[in-house]
Amino acid sequence: MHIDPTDSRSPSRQIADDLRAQITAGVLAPGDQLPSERQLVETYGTAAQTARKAISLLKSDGLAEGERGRGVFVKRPKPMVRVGSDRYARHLRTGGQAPFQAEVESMGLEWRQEILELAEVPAPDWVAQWFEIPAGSRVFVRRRRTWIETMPTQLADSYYELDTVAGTRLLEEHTGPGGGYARLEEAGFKLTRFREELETAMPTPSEVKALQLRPGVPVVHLHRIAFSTKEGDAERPVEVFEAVMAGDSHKFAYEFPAPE
Amino acid sequence: MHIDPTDSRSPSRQIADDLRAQITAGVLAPGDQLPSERQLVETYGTAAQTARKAISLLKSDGLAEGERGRGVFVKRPKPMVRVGSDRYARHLRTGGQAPFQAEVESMGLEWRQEILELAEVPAPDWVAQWFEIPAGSRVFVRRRRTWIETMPTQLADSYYELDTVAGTRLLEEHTGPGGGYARLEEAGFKLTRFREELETAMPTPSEVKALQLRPGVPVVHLHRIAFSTKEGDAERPVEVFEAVMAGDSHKFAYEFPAPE
DNA sequence: CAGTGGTCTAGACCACTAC
DNA sequence: TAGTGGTCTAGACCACTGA
Repeated sequence: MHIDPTDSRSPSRQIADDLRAQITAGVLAPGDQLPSERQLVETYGTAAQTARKAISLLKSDGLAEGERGRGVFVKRPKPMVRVGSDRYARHLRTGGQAPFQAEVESMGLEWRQEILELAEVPAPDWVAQWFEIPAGSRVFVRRRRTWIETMPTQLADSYYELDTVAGTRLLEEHTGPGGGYARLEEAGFKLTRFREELETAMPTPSEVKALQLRPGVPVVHLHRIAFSTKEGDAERPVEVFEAVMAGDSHKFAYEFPAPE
Repeated sequence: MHIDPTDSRSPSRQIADDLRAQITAGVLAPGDQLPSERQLVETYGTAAQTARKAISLLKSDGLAEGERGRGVFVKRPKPMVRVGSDRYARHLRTGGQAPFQAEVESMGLEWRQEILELAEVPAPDWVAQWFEIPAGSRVFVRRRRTWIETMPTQLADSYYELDTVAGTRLLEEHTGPGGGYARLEEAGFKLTRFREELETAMPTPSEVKALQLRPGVPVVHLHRIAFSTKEGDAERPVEVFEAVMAGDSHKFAYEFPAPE
């Protein structure tokens, strides 16, 4: 294996593609150690920085991860938590469990939620739009971080209008059995419909920190709007929700009927 | 603005965070040119490579993009194409348009599809599983690339069992009005249900090339299974579909009723 | 202690753009 | 032609791991 100077790809790209080929071919299996920077310098005959750049390309592609003092290793696929329309049906039938909790526990994984903030705040623009209230109106937010086993996997913010949560356990740290939706139903909100919107992006530094993300892991932003009716009124949003999740450990599934 | 050597963040990280703050604060607007590498060297007093690394961090975070010989610019947000359960309902009511086509044209954008391959191939494992056939069985695949205006935005592969497509226009380049689903219905398949599964990841080099992706843009893999019945038989998959889309120009929306 | 990843410095060349 | 991004070379130091 040498660098081909006539190749249009740069030397670092050639090395990276070479290693990538070994990974996809199975020569290097998940968890295996990649050749060290010094080894790459010797086998390809480049400068150290060039070998480093090749490894850096693989890391930003999410194929490898470095551990200081130990080496660079082929990334192991992460267990995927499934998120989507399936779980709501299951949840509300079985009762007693919040949707995410039911999903994770059905996989036999341990689960924990950490409250980051319970507060009145000015509504972000997109939240105000869903509630059809003036931008900056005060709303109540529950900010929390979800852990699966020992890994933080989700940052979740639930927004409510103030009169919705007044006098309910949504103001408290522990919402009780069945989660927040159960409390809303007790308060007379009949849930009718959910809308979920998904986007993907690279994480901000603060997301990297809060979710302990490794380089090359994109993030998914999930917006959910829970619609309800109360005392026969027209349907309107009762909860607006945003979650940020590590892209390498979540997948999303939705089922819907073909019309007619 | 100087580098703080007591700061735990590396100098390149400090510069990157500094520029990021200017972007989020609006001091640097989308389309604006970032300070050149040489300017950064002067203002922060670091080596050129350090300034370069700071810019490289911003690019891999999807915040900036470089243009050779011109400069590095704050990335402009891309127009988002909405994909999800909404469009099927609309499509099958209006008729005559394939779902993706209807979605894009409703935004007033021009649209084009390029056939990459029409062939019998061994079924990938996940496709064979949905069809409940032995892995490697031969199936028919339609591979195509979708363009919106002058940008490639989607790589899409539709898989069918051989007897499903025999004698239909699904074997040809142009499937005719209403798209592939209309042809399936003509052939007696009554569509009953769709399942869509989403994952995100960083693109492979071949995806980068085919979709002309810039650094720092993650990609979304969409799997769709179209279920149908035929002549009163039990429901089973009739089409298995995979699409790869640029994450910065697609968002996904699903609506589903609260059970009971 | 040797080996490893991570970062920085200093200097060079090339390809490309805009004037 | 001057300025820009992109890549490479050569050499250095530090933090960390594991024997």
